[in-house]
Amino acid sequence: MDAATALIIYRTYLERYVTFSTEEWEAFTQHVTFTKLKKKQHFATADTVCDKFGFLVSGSVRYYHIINGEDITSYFSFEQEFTSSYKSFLTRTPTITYIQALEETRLINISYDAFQQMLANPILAHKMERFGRLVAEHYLCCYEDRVASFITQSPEERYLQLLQTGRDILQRMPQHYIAHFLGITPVSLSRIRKRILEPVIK
Amino acid sequence: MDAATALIIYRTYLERYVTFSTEEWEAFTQHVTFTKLKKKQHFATADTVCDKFGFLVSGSVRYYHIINGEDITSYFSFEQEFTSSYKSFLTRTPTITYIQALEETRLINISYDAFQQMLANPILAHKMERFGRLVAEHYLCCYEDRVASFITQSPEERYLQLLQTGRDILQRMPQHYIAHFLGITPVSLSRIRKRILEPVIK
DNA sequence: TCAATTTCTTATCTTTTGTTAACGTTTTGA
DNA sequence: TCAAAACGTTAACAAAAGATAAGAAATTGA
Repeated sequence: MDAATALIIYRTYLERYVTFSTEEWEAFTQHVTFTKLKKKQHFATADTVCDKFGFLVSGSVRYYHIINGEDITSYFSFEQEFTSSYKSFLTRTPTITYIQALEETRLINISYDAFQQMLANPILAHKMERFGRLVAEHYLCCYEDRVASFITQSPEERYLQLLQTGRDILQRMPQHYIAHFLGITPVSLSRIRKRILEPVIK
Repeated sequence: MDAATALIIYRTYLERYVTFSTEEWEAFTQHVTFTKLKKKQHFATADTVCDKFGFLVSGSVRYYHIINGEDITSYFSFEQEFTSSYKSFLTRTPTITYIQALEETRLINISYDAFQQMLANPILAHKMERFGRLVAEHYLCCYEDRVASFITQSPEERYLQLLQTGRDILQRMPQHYIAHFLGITPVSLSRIRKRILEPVIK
């Protein structure tokens, strides 16, 4: 896949949020970059500022933390989704999260400086404010549900809900990543799966 | 406190996000309403659409869910903070969260319709897009930290961190609310407190 | 291809948390 | 003011989860 194709995919996706005139799109594309990550390469690294806001044209990434030397996965993003260590990107402070490609992954990135330049550019400012608002609102809604799941549901209930709503995650991620994503250990998830399946067999 | 005083407080706070000219503030204030909630009155109710985005001029609220008939507190907001069932407000879908005043509370509210009107008003549109973006980004950053705390920390670690950063919550909320906010039961929080204090005494 | 690594399950044991109930204290509100 | 309700702690027991290790199966990558 070449950059031109990636930009077509990007534009199609972005138009869920804002539509661009030819002139606006021309100006916009001058601020983005097309990159690739090989499997296991990092998009963001803990203790550094994440200065890009990316869009996954193809591939997938996982978010993870190193806690007492252990690798703890907290989230995933797939093709046709954005990725960034958002707080770090917005506040220009070091992130605590690694973001790693799980396969050959193609991205289109907006750097922090490019984002600021677009916000200061009369041709793009209003659309970029709106775009930034709608994207932040979208992820806010996702986070609201996720926090509620930790407060109101048991690990088993969270897994049962994932079975209904998490096709990409379930089919494409190893179980020990999913376990940490649910806030439990891999051994515990294995037991939960056994608890759920056994009554069906009997 | 009267509405005029409340508006001064509101404007001072909002100017952390955007500044208003006299004309803009004039137009803006025509879209907001000043209201009061008595103790235990609700700002939002589960299974209904939350159609306001509020600012707490004074007082405080808690967010809670009813799970199997039990009251589970998930969050708090205090004076000089916004409050809303944000996802419900943005998506116009029923919320699953109750928001209840914990004391006599004064608010300034923006209704969903007022927000849309301001976004469509040439005088205010750009500032409101920016305001909406910055507010959403701010809460996104808070949520990012909170989700990370559930993935990477034990309940005891979350409580220890709250001891360092949660003065308002610790001083103004009963312990059983704090327990559910941390994702555990009140009995469990009582034990954690005992574990933490005992080594100090010995 | 084939050894190394990763992944998942299972078992054992420990620790933590949940559940329920009781008790004393504090707060509330009529 | 005073009874009722709310609050925090503790105990006892059950359930769940964490830690560690072992082993089998699947996957990987040189």
